Amino acid sequence: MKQSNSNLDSQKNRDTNQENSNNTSQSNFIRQAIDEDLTNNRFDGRVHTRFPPEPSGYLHIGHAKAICISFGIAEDYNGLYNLRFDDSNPITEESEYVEAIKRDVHWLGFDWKEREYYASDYFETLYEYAAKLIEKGKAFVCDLTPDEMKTYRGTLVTPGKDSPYRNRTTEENLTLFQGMRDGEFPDGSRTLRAKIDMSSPNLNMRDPVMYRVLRSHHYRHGDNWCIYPTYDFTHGQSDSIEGVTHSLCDVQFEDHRPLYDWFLESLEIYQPRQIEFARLNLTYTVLGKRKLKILVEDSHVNGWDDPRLPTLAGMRRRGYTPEAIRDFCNRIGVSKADNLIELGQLEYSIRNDLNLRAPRVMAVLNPVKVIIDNYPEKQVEMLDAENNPEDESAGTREIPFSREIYIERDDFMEDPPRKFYRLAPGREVRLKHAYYITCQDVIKDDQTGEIVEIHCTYDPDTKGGWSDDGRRVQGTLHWVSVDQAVDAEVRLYDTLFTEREPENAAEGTDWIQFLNPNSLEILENCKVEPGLLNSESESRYQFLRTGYFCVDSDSTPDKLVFNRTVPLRDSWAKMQKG
RNA sequence: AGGGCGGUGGCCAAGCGGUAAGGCACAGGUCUUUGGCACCUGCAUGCGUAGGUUCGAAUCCUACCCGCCCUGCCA
Repeated sequence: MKQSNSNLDSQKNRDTNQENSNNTSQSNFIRQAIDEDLTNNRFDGRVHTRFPPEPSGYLHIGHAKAICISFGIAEDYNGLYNLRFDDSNPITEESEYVEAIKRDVHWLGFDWKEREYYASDYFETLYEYAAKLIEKGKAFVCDLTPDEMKTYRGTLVTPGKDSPYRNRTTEENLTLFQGMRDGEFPDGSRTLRAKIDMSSPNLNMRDPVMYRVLRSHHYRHGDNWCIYPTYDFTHGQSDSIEGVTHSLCDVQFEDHRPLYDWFLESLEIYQPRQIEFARLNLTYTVLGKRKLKILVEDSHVNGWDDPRLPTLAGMRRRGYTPEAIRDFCNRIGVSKADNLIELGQLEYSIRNDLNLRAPRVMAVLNPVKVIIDNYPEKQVEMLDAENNPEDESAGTREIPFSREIYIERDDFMEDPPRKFYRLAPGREVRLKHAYYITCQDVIKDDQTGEIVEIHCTYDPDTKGGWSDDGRRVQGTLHWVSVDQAVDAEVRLYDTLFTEREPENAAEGTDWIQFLNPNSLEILENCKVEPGLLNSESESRYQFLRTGYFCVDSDSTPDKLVFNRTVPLRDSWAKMQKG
């Protein structure tokens, strides 16, 4: 009675939630599987998932997809979700990573409440489980060396051979296993193995290792253990202990599912359902954990939070919002097919989010000076500027205007092509929020020919950027008043790799060679409006007409530093490329 | 070669025997004090290939082709 009620409840919740859900797509094969389990009352109407990172690196956008799937689905079904550190290999794991992972998952917007678990906290239970399998004759201590074991395992097409130690007695196995735990044997000398089937076509079933002897300091349990369980003997049992219903993971674990089920069935304990989905691949980047580690450790980038990295820490620093990342994950969907998502998809999500939220400001990245000859010297007037045309509640601000201003060097051409709607000799354009100006003269450096000053006149009757006589102008430029301008450094980013698929670009070549030498461009001499002087780290803006930017953590009041999150779409640039 | 899983437009992805959703990208256009945003229009007689079943097939059957994963005491 109680069970069917909770089942009904979750069904109802699911129905009402799906419409308003901001999580993964309305229909996918995982949701269908869960729906089936719900109607069959397989887990008493419960939905309980988990995200199981190994604390051996930083989370990246691929993990974000996995988190959005596991946690997002649990949210939608009104279920629960755990954050569990899969820390059964002390060699690669560190506390720094668990802190970073927690920070990033929180930042993404998920709250696992008190359900923060560590597989290593189950070591004692796991040990008992292992002993139980020995007693059932389903596990044995093996003395084969790694090389020997490899030989005995056979190949993809030939069956393996039974280990000569496979038939030890239960008593002997128990004693030996206890001895392993007690430190009686050297590292690597013995393993505990499941007794399954050395001729199975699934290599994972050929008597897989459950425990290895390994004297390594565990970041969480110190030197309490000198034997550590393998992933296969840890993961499913951890899911079981936590009461997880749906264990969602990467397709690479599909081959492990028979083993996952075998352990749980042999142990006769609660059995969750593992469902696999395809991992994310993104163009112009790499998402492999070891590859990212190489980029960081070999200093190809500046740390795990380098804005060029697809790590969540890097993306955060770059200016990505958690909302945009979640939106991206929801848009790309979930399936089992190999995929390669175009970077443009991610860029769409961040532009879409920031367009509605980011205050507009004016910043000149590559300045050239404009002198308005008929504007009174030393006069400074404050002009009203709307903060966000997409959001009236964002209000307005005042910006200073004066006789000398900076405009973007690209916004002037001496000999413009057709359809160049900007400043040129004799042309009149609008300065955003200010006046119409007309170019009268250009002053160049005698030596280099570089334009050093552009002389213009303004029309005092066009204040605010309007003309009563209905006169139209060719274009609208952003600008910053010279005297009030604040200097800033702006970091422009391009893709980290030059190849769409760096890992598959050329057979037998090293992906590292496809690093983009121009992935970071630093502009030292940018001029931004004075209001930006006190902006806080991570605050995000739209620099009018150029892109979305955010204040970098390197920024100080003495030296502002901005990262370009993503440029605005630029149909003019596209036109020029042809 | 053995096993597992995939193959729907340039990139994702719905679809579950009743005659190919949607998004990104792209191409036109409208609007515009951002060459942004928004809005409109266009974009698979086709669902890996070939057969078959059916009144009807992306969906069912058969064979074949292609791709990815698996021979760590990593996860």
